[in-house]
Amino acid sequence: MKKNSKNLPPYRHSLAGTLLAAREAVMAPIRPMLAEAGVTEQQWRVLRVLDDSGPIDLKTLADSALLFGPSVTRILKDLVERELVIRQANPKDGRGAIVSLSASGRTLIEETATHTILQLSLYSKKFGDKRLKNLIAELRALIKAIDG
Amino acid sequence: MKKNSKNLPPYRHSLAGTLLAAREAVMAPIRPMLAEAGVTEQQWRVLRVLDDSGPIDLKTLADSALLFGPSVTRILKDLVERELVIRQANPKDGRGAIVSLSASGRTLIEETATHTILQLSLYSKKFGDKRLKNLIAELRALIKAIDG
DNA sequence: TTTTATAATTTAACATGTTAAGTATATGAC
DNA sequence: GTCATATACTTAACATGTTAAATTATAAAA
Repeated sequence: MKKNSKNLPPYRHSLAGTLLAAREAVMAPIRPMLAEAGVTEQQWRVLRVLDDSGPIDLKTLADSALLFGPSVTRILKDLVERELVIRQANPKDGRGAIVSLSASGRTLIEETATHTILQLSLYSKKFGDKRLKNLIAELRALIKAIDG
Repeated sequence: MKKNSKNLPPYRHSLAGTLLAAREAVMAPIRPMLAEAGVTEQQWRVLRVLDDSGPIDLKTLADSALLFGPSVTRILKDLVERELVIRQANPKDGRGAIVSLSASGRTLIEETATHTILQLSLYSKKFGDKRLKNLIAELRALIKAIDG
């Protein structure tokens, strides 16, 4: 009888492993371009989300950027200092803040978007546009199934 | 005409964002159990890979566990000290080492595998076994398409 | 055999992941 | 209005992500 661990696939072929490898394949070519623009991937995610749906509170920002609360606090400290982001007290809730993109933050996002779009369309071309859309839909269905 | 950044979907619905969210959904319920067993997710990945295909060299270990070289060096230092892993000089290459699971490392992997299998079968049940297999296959096809 | 290039790690440095706890504020029950 | 509970952050602490560089060994070219 097989040991328990032999009832699991090799890590690289597991669900978690394949998801991590796929994410790395997608992001690895984009990181150097972000570094050239002077931001890390996580900082870029913050700016991206603020461009998508700012001004927002920190909890919404953390959720949308897929970052932990303490990470957002730390990242924002830096982005505020560099004036890429504007932070204001939340008039509706004294505990928190509302964050938005500054003009120079918006410029940085615009500049990096060009390359990101290029890279993504490369992936689309190689994998198939419809196929990629289906994959994203299936991933979202998986998330929904797991989280409820 | 739309700005470049408006030609990108909201981050949470992007390919990279969806992959990260899916991975988080999969791993979040497993981490507390790993913490109870006394290992972090990354340490567990190392033990997992050594169980799958040890003894192996550090580069193979890093690739299979989806970890950066410096991370593997650091993680191994701790696992060797805790005697979960055995490290030996590589007779075939003086630059590196060969790493394998110790008996207590194997025990830990056995113990955590039970819970991991449970969790994965829960995902399977909720999402569909065949559908999950298809998703993993599509992810691997995506990786292949991007990396070449 | 010698020289050059490449590779396998490790180290350094800084950013972020992750969990727990603290502080201040908001909400809900009574 | 008071009190208990929950929430939005922040801080602390430690682990790992990520890039660059260093060290040592191996492989390839001349």
